Amino acid sequence: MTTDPEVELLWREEDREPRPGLSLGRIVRAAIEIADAEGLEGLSMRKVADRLGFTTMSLYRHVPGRDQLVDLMVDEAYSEQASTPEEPGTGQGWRVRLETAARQGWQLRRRHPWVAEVRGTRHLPGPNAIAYYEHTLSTLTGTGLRPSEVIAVVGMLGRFVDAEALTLVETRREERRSGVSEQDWWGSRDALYERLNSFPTLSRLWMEGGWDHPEDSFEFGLRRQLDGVEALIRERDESRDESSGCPECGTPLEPAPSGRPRVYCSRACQQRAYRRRKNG
Amino acid sequence: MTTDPEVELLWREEDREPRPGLSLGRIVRAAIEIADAEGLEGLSMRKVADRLGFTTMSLYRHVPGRDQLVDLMVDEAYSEQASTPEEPGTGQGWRVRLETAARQGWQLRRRHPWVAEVRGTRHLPGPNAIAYYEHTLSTLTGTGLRPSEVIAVVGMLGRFVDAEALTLVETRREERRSGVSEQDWWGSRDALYERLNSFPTLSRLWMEGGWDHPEDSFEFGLRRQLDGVEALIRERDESRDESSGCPECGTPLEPAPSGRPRVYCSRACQQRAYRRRKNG
DNA sequence: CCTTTGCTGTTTATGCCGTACACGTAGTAG
DNA sequence: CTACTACGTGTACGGCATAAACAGCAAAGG
Repeated sequence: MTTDPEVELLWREEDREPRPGLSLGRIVRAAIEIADAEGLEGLSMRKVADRLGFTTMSLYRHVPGRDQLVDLMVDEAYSEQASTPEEPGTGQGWRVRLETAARQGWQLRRRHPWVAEVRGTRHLPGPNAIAYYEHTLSTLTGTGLRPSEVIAVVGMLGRFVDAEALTLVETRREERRSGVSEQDWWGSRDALYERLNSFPTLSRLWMEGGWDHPEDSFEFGLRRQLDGVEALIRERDESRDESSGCPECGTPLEPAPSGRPRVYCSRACQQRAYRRRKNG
Repeated sequence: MTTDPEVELLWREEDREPRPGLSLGRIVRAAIEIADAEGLEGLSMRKVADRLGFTTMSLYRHVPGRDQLVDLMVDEAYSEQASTPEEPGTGQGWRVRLETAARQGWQLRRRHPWVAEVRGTRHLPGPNAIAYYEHTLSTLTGTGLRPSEVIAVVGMLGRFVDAEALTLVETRREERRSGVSEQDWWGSRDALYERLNSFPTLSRLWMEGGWDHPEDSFEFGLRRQLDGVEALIRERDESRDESSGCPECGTPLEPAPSGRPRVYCSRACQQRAYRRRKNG
């Protein structure tokens, strides 16, 4: 059994922790409260310690550092929504299921906007984040997409949700900090607009009211992304139909008794293909 | 003529600046060199000043602060690629033009990865950034998209390019900082993978090699996004065909002598629609 | 009993960061 | 000569993460 202290930290069993004093759980919860209120930039070890009534350095007895604390916070946030084991839309088509999963990610970032602010590509997922990832991936089984495509689609949607949530939380923060609404701020940049007359498309769209009644950025984007995925799935469907044979030996495929579309004509061909994939 | 010091700063005429000593241009160029090498986090006023051989505070005689310096850097970066006034693909269809514009944004972020790291929604665009925006918007004229949709599409693609560039630059930075490649780092998280056996979809995709030959994240996403936009444009096309009349009065549309598809039957109906849009 | 060990929390200090403020110094217009 | 402006400097403040040494206490082992 390999051990990795940072992995253990994220996948540890929940302590009872009835004792007074500091504890991982208390630190994480306090940190989440601060980040909910002030964003991830506003989260500092000092503030967490102050809120709990301890010195800054006391935290380091329980958490290796700020980065690992953030990892723990993220997984704690995912744990809140994992309580819905059977979401609506389980018996639906892939599109409904995938859309539902994306909306869950969106809702998570509405509740905890700082989740979208977490940067870096080496954050270890905890059990709750993995459960969500697993579920989102499972959304696309049976669509005929290749494994790498399933992963790419889920990754793409994840980055989309994060990007939208990020611009939204940044807007909100700047509005709160300055007391000026986004519309008002841009509206009073007169000196800028005076320079835009020489740009014809910009001016035309402006006159036509394009900025007066903007699209809902998340809803609009989600539709496009799903349409794009749908196009890919249809493409794969067609190629599967026209090949109409086992990709390993070419024999025509007998329909499976379960009705589920099969890819290989036999277990043997399936194994052969698997070995080839595995050995590169 | 309204004046706004921050707007003036960005849209100022280029100085000759042959004099010795500090100058805005020199500061901006030095800052870009540092950010190219160390990223936006690594950019500090001290480092810029050191590189130029002046004290930190001397910079503040020319730039109000770090944020405005970043705005200037971004516009300087956009100025580099604006030198191609007639890109290939000008006579092409909207899809080629839009894709080309997206790839230009991507190339810009390959040259200057820190551009993707700029956060915040209140960055004033300079003349070069605006020129690029104008060009990207113009890509979609004649597609039948509504103004708000044109803006939404361009915004969506911009966020997509930024998100992809951001994950890429973060990967690179962590690889450089730690000396461990992304693959190696994730590969040696054995303690994590041991916990993933209970997640069936994850395990299956793993076995099938989904992570061994991943899709190119940018290319894959770009295809999906464009397919999504194409679906929208087709949708609008159909509704335009089936309505087959002026949306204001319903009269059938005479084809324009220029061949460009027209929306309104007459100037009067166009004005009426414009007034309604304007008054809410 | 005493001592050792390990866990928990504290204290102090280092080195970054942006930038406010007071101060020089030089050139120029009155 | 003088006043004013532009430019550059030096010092200082408050913020950040965290390294290192230290203090209190409880359980374990002799």
